Amino acid sequence: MRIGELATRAGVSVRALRYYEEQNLLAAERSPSGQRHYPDGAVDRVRLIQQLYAAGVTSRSIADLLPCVVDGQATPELLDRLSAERDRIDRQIGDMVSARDRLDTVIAAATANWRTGQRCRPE
Amino acid sequence: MRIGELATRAGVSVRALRYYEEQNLLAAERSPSGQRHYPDGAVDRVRLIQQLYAAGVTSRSIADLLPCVVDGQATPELLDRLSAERDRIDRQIGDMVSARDRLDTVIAAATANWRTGQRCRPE
DNA sequence: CTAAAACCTGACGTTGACGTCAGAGGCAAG
DNA sequence: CTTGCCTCTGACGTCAACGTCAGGTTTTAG
Repeated sequence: MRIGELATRAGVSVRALRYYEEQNLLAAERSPSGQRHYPDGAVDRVRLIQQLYAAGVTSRSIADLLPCVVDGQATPELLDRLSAERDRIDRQIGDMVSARDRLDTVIAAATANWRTGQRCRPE
Repeated sequence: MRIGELATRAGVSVRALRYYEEQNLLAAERSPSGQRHYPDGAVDRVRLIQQLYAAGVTSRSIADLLPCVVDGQATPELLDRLSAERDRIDRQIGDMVSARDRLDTVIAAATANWRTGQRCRPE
């Protein structure tokens, strides 16, 4: 599969894929003319990369952690980094849940104010 | 309270506070000589701003939403924006939970491999 | 065979939330 | 009064994950 098809199937831009290669997140075979060719599994790998980005993991960390995420092998140091990243994500989830709850409270209060207080236009 | 004390008490940098003012998130009284002076409530307000930033809300959105978060009043449009922001945060929480679960799985698998497989050095 | 579409490298542009530095003024203590 | 810390306003620097453009080659469709 060439880069355009992978981009479409994985739902990212061609530029992003070249960037991933630059960051050592995604290798590619090259045809004699220099074009990139990917195996089918690349689609899942790109989705995995996206998932980690969405969780706030940096390219650097992804590059370190991807190998063992893929094949389940890790040194003790890597296990530490995995746990550290996991804990960071966990804390961030907590922060976001508090923020969401706060917004929920505000929405409830503002809706209540809206119903009990003025209606459409002040009169 | 002057800017340095607020920064310390709220746990942010002085630069951040000036930036918040620039973004219309945090107003300040000025002394005759031009120095900023804040009331005690500013500490909580800064913490609130930080909480929203941590949830991925932009300065622009915070500026729009802060008034009604503070006093519980909102127009229907603002209620829509509040809900939209809430839903965005909710989706992001979902993404992060998946990522965390994925890392948990990897950690469990790698730990198991570590115990059953090679021990310290291959022999 | 040719034109369009896809691909290549290299390099500069973007955005958000600040960091950092320069140069100048303000304020409490000794 | 002066020493030392705090504050002020600009204004440029940073970092990550790409976007975008230029200029050229390759592949594909007709």
